[in-house]
Parts: sequence; C-alpha cells; structure tokens
Amino acid sequence: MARPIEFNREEVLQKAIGVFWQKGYSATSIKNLVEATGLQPGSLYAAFGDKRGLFLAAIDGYFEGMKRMVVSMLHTDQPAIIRIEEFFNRLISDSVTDEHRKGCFLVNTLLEIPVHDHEINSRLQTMFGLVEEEFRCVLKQHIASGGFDNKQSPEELARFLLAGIYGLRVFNKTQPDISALKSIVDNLLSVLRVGACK
Amino acid sequence: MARPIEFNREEVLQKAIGVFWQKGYSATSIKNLVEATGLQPGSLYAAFGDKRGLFLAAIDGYFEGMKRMVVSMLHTDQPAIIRIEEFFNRLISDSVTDEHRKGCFLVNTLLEIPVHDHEINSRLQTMFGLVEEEFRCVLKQHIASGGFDNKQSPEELARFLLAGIYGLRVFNKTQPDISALKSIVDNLLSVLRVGACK
DNA sequence: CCAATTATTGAATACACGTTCAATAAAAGC
DNA sequence: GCTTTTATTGAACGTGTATTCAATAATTGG
Repeated sequence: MARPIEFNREEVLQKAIGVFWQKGYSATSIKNLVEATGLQPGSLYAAFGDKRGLFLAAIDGYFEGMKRMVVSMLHTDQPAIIRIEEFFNRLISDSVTDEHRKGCFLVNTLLEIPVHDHEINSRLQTMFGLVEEEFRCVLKQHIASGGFDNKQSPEELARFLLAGIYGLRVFNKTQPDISALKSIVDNLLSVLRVGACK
Repeated sequence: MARPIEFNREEVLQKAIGVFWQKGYSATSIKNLVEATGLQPGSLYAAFGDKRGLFLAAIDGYFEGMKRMVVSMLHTDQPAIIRIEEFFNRLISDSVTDEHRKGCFLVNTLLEIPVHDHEINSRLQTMFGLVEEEFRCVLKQHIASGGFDNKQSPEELARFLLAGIYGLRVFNKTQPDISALKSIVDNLLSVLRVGACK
C-alpha cells in the first residue's frame, strides 16, 4: 500500500557503471549520473544513499559480470592450458572491441583511489583475489594432468598471470594494437610451457 | 628592473608532482596545490597558466626524473641481460619503499585521463615509447652478443617488458609483497632466456 | 472515496571549485 | 627618491558540486 518504484534498479546501476567506468569516480558528477540514468537526484539518493554508495554498488555490479565471464571461460571441459589461452584471447578481443578503451573498471579504480581508502581497496583486493584463485585452481589441474614440472608453483604462476592481465589492460591504453597484444600474450603463456624443455 | 620571483620553480613543481601523483588530477584542488607549494593562487597561475598547465608541467617534470633513472640503469657497462635485471630490481625496491604506494604517476594518469584527451595521451604515448625504445636498444645488444636465438625479436620483447612494468605497478597496489614482486619478475625475465633451451 | 504510505520531483542549500584582479610590495634604472 | 616594472597577495567572482526536502503523485487497504 504505497507508490511502487518506477525504475529498474539493475538497469540504472548498469548505466551508472558506464559513467563511472568511462570518467572515473572523481570526474563523475551527480549531474552526469542523473542524465545517464534518467533518475532525479532524490531518487538516486533514495536508492543508493549517496555518490559513494552508488559507486560501491557500481563496483560490485561490475564485478558480478566479470566473475561470470571468468568462470565461464575457466570452467569448460577443455584442457586447463587451453582454458587459460581462451581466457586471454577473450581479454584481447574485449580490449580491441571496446571503442572507448575504458579498460578494466576495477583496475582503473585501483589506480584512482588512494591506498588509505580501505573500504574500496579491500573490496578490490578481495575481487582480484578471487580471480587469482580461479587461476590457481586451473593451474593445479594443469599440473595434475602433467602440464609442467614442480619447479613452477600454481601460486606463483597465478600471480604472474594476474600481473599479466594488469599489464595488458594498461598496455591497451597506449597502444590498442591487436598483434602487439597477441605477442604479449604469447610471451606470457610461454612461461607456462617452460617446464617442457628442461 | 622589476621585482624578482621569490620561489624556486623546480621546487614548486616537485611539490605539485607530489600532490597530483598521490591524488590524481581530478581529485586535486587548487587549494591542495596552494597548501603544498606555499604559493598563492595568483602566483601559481602566473607561473603555470592554470591547473591543467601545472599538471602538464608535472607530467613532464616527472618524466624527466624517470628518464634519468631508466638511462642510468640501462646504460651501464654490464652485460645487457644484467642491466635489465638490475632495472627490475630497482623497480621492485622503489615499489616497496614507497609508503603511500603511489605507483607510477604516468601509469596512474594514463588510466585516469579519458582517451579522447589527445594532448595528454599523446604525451604519455611518447614517454612510454621512449622507455620501450631503451629496452629495444638493450635487447638488441643482448642478441648481438649471442643472448638468444632470432625467434625472439627485440621489438616484441621490449613490448613484453613494458607490459611487465605496467603489471608490476598495478600488482603492487593490491599486494605490496616483495617476494611476490620478485617471483613475477623472475617469470618475466625467464622469457628472455627461453631461447637457450631449444 | 478516503486515509496511509511511499516514490518522484526539482528547486533550494551550503559549500568547494577554478580563476581573476585590484591592491600592495619589491626590485632596478634614472 | 621617484618612476617603472613585475611579483605577490588574498579577497571576490561565478559556476559547479553533492545533498536535502517540502511539495506532489501514485498506489493500496479499509
């Protein structure tokens, strides 16, 4: 027995993600968000608290999509090493497809927000930690199937691949060149095969 | 025959770099800069035009220091591969030393500023291009001295190392752990040695 | 149809922003 | 010492900011 909410929260959130993603937190104004979402300030504040609350919701919403992508690429029935290759191929095609070259919203946020902002940074740490764990898991499977010798620990390699993702996303900002990205990925993945030539 | 300037432009610029580096462009206010430099708004505007002008000067000033560092590490009389190793060791020690974990000012800026800002982005592209060229040069020397076979082009490897730097700088924001950084660098540099086991 | 309840509106608020500029101060030439 | 020139000051300006809130609208239960 009350007036019902007129907007779709998920749609509004996705539009807000788009704005924060493209402009960053500081450079995004409430006016930008009002225009992008079609909601008035009051409705935005009723739904998300304040600008920071909406930003936190945007981070979480973005990560949901990212997690779905990571899981869908890394939990197939193909050999572990192929799954990792396909993951990086997907990363490349997403990078070159994105005409605004926004990169990864979470990486952008990581570099924008000062380290003393623990609320945001611990969130990001958890999120990247989950991706790292996915890689560890796949790498363990790869090792279990005789992928490479035990000189290479899955922990170490997962970290290396994570840093590789970071490197690719930043690189794509300066040189959005598909063949350059491919060559970087080739070199990245060559590390996974080094055990084979001992 | 006029009143002389009272401040040291270089000192002021270094202080401005510090502020922009820590907070980013958008989140830095003129008030922040006034407090950090000790100059009043008018003097700041007389010396650098406006906020953006001061930011551009800050980028340039930062790159000067960076270039000096890169050249000093990469132009020694040691073997090429050792110079690259020492460069990355320096990168690690700088990363763990920096208590505010500000990372690289230029990488931060690259991710903050939208791609359509050509003035800033072309500057950054040039700067990173110069670093890449330094690596290419060292890698050519390494190849010339029989470092590895010709399957590995210096162009490709220089790009890979550049992406490696990006990866390390971002990684350090989430996990400022020296042993993790070292292991990433080990894996990075292992790519340079892969030709040896063919 | 009439409360009761909640959503929406968008003007209003208080403050922070980047920038300017008239007033003042400090040096040098004559 | 007076004029000229330029640097410094910091208040003032207009605009933009995030946020609030009284007024209004839409729905439901009685």
